[in-house]
Amino acid sequence: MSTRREVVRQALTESSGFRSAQDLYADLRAEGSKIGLTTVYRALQALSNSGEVDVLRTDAGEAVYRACATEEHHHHLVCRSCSTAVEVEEPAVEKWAAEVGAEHGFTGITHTVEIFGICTGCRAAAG
Amino acid sequence: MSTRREVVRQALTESSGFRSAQDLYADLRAEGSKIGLTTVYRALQALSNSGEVDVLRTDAGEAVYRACATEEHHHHLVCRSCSTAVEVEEPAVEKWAAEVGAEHGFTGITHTVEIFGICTGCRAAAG
DNA sequence: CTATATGCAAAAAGTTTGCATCTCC
DNA sequence: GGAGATGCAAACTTTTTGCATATAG
Repeated sequence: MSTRREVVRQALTESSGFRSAQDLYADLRAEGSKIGLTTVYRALQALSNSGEVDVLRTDAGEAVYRACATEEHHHHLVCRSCSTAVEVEEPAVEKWAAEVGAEHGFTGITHTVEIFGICTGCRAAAG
Repeated sequence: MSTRREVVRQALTESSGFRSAQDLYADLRAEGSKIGLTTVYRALQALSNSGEVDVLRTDAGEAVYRACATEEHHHHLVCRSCSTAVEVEEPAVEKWAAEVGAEHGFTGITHTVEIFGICTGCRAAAG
């Protein structure tokens, strides 16, 4: 009975970048859906829980989500202007993080790496 | 007239890791200070504003602060348990981020890199 | 019918703002 | 007296929870 979850998943998949729960809710309402904010949050939780979407936090404290092409570990290059995201991979970084952790005696190493910039499209649009 | 800001700065400096505004507030009150939560927030804002402390967001959406030894760009290796943080530096990562951005035509590249793990002390304490 | 999904309203949690007061100069 | 600092309470924002209803099987 997860039609709503499918709707959220699809809305996210159709987006080219990271979207916040509030954004998605606004999008869905705008296109006529009668979905509730609560359901968007719950769908997003379920989706991120099952690893189907990536989550990260903006500086403003908002959680933003993205449906990723791969379920493997990767990072993102995100446009600060339009939030379009490119998935990037770099084994060297993973390795570096693991090594730094080990060097200092830390175990259970995890890491977050995100790159931000302005994409060509937005750069052109902005002049 | 920024004695309160000094107090906050010092509390942060004495901490070995990232602390949230609420944490610092609790600490200060615990040691007898009559400071208000508002002031802690304002002090933290001012401090991060002038680049004297680093800020980042936890997965829980809390903003955490740390007084760093250097004002130069660096990253942190943070203990998930006690939040002790070690400052780490790695030119290769900076370079990689810049290259990835350039490759995709992005400009104004910035990045966030944080490594998390469990430090030796906490590992021992936890068994 | 039973279990899950959904949505509204209220509750939380963290952070910011309004406003009156206090302090330093 | 004037400018900035401070604190309390209220406002805000984002996210979660309670609860009654609707829907699937």
